[in-house]
Amino acid sequence: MAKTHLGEFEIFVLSALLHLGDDAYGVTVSREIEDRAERTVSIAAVHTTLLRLEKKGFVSSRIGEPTARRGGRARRYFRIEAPGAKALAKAYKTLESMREGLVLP
Amino acid sequence: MAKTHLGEFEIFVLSALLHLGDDAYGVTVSREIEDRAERTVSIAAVHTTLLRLEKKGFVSSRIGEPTARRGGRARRYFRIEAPGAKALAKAYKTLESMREGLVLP
DNA sequence: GCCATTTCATATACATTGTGTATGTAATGG
DNA sequence: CCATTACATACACAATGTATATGAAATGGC
Repeated sequence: MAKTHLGEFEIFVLSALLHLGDDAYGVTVSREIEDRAERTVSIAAVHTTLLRLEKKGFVSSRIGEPTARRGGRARRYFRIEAPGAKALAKAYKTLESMREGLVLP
Repeated sequence: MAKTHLGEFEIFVLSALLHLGDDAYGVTVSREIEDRAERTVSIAAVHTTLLRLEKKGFVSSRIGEPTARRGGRARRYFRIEAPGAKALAKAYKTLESMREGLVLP
């Protein structure tokens, strides 16, 4: 059980959650990644990944209160949980030790 | 064409090639990753990944001369090519910008 | 009040990566 | 020659990555 190696996109999503704090839901997570990774990201991709991370206990979610904004279905807010943060830290650490000493173009 | 987003393991493999220089073939790549990432890695996983990277033009390979060593089928040596190095650099850069400012456990 | 428009989530499907098990090939020392 | 060593390759399946399509809910203008 718990193969739980984080994939690259999972790393992105978890990182975005940390950056966003209390304001992390599908749309904002997607934008955060787009800004930082400089590429387009579909909201659905983000959601799929978030749900998978939730199944593993790496994130939790709650349905938000309706806002005064125009549209919508209720937002689902996500938060990173301790095991998720730990896995993320480990993933970055591993990447760093793989990178160590490399001279890249 | 060229979706070419590197996955995490592909990042590992390409990094190992750079670390190993002229001595990169299945077994050494596998060991290099095991040492740095501190986990077990099957040689077959490495080979599969290397062949896929070769198809994308990220690495090249050549069959080595038979050595004086005891066993074996001829080694297949791998080398990273410019597009691979470029993709790797980009992947690391992206990861860094995702990580930037995060406080991790 | 209705509906076009906006904002968001969910479902589903398929492509790509990740990774093991099983098998094959070749060399050599005894 | 054959057991052992050192490697590669084939294949299969699981996990991740990512898009298209659809549905739900709110609101403001008419």
